[in-house]
Amino acid sequence: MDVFTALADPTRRAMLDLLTGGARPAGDLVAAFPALTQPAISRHLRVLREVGLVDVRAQAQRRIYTLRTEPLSEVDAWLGRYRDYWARHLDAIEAHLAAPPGQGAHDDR
Amino acid sequence: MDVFTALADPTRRAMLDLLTGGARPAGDLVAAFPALTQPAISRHLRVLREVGLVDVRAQAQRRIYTLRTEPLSEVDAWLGRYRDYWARHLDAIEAHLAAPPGQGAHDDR
DNA sequence: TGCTCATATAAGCACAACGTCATACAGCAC
DNA sequence: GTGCTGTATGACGTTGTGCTTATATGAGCA
Repeated sequence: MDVFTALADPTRRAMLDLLTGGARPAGDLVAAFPALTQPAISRHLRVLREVGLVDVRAQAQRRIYTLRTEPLSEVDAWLGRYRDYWARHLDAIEAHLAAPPGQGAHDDR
Repeated sequence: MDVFTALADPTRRAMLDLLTGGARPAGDLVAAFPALTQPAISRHLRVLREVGLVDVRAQAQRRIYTLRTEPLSEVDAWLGRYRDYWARHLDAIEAHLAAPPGQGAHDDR
């Protein structure tokens, strides 16, 4: 599973959001999502671990999870290309609305 | 389907990438992905349409697809929070490595 | 009118994702 | 050792995603 797929799940995003508040034991995350069972959370944590979005460290029987933002740079890089596009065309919609319909596409290139 | 899920598919991301080069008819996209059939591309286009990442306009029998970056702002906003986190802790890993193990988590709050 | 081109939709299948309950395992306390 | 706590894993069912082939729709053209 890649980072984009890992982020596609809203629960996982919410878990990451929680972790921005600092490292937490798995149990805290379980408690934070009462709609889900402990195994479900554990699996989400596994996914996050696998894509490198969290780090685990054992503290007695507890597993302390920490956020790792590094994999987000891939997403950020991808988005970056669109920020550029956006800046260049930031009016694509308005331009399109303003143009008389039926006119040939302002096809850009 | 939400934007995050739409972006989870690599083919869809590649399609968006292509559209940064300017508006294209559906046929061009079909041609750009020889590994997939026309209906497959059509369905991906539908998904992108549904989440607002592309705009369609008819030109004779052709459907011209244009990139719309606006929905990406949701992703950008989400990522933004992590940019902040990142800036604040940009050394989370090093700090953790440097800290004597067995010490209570630098739990932040 | 009927044919062809461009695209979308329907139907069906395979597989992955996500959830559950039950269970295993590891560390601590007694 | 026994038992409790915290977390991960196994097995399984359901749902969703993504693909395919076949077909419908709709615009242009002979």
